[in-house]
Amino acid sequence: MEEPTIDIALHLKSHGIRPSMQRMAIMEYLLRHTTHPTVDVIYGDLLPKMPTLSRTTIYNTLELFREKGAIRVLNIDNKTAHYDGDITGHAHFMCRRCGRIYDVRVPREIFAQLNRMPADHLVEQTEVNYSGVCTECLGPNVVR
Amino acid sequence: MEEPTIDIALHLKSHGIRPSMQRMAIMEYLLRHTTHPTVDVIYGDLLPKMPTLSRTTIYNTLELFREKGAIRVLNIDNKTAHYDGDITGHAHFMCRRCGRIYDVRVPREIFAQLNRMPADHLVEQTEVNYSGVCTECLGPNVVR
DNA sequence: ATTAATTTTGTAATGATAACAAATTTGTAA
DNA sequence: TTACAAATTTGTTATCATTACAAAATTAAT
Repeated sequence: MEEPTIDIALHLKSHGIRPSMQRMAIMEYLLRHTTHPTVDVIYGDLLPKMPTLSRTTIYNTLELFREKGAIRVLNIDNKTAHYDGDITGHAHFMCRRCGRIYDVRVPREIFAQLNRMPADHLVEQTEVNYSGVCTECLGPNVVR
Repeated sequence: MEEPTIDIALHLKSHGIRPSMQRMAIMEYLLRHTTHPTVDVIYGDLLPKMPTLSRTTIYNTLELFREKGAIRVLNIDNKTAHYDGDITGHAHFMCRRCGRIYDVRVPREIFAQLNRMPADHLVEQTEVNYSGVCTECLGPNVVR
């Protein structure tokens, strides 16, 4: 459970990012929390441990991570951006009741097929976003 | 080219929307322009013909259309919402150079497959968003 | 050890959207 | 038609996420 932070440093370096304390903390947060947090959630959770942390640093850092391809930014929520430390190909489901965002595994071949569809354009990213009502919110005894 | 506005009225009614002048103008705009406009683009284009039109009306109206399932709201752009009068199943490609959003036809079966992936959740909408560089911006003689 | 470069920080500005209440328009019933 | 009620539109103000910016702090390099 207590992984050494040196792994995070290497992870950042492998993406061409210099591993400062703040950057490591933010990347570590993203890797440990698969909840697709917003800037404010990250800020609120890190603040107790890093009282001098600035919101601006989080914005700057996440933008840097994105440029370097170390994270993915989710546009699934029209209110705010959500961030994902998992850059493997997968989709997302957002519940309109509770707002939670779930990972959805989609077979490689389907992504491959999808990526072939915009034949004339150069595709750099493919985002698959579902919305609806999640299992939790549907309740335990609901007939679907 | 000069389609009667009565079609638009019927179209709105079929979605349970009372066809006011503003609503018809906005829906007609969306149906005639497949450019996925923002609120401000719609506003700027309609204002000359309807000088008393308010931005708030456009927000209200588009929200109503969305509730009634008469349009789709695109979250492909993290800056602003884009609106689409075409509610048939299709995907979108946004160019990071010029910002244009293109329709991308995706076979029904692929959508059907996609919709089956979040097995435990109730899927109400599926959004497939591509980004990259479009043909126009790649230029005419580019080897891809 | 000094200087330069990078990073972090706090504040202020921007811009899209929502909240709200007043004004206008439309529908309804005498 | 007239009068009243409901629905719609409008302009203003508020909110909230994000960006711009410059000063402060930290880190690297000579």
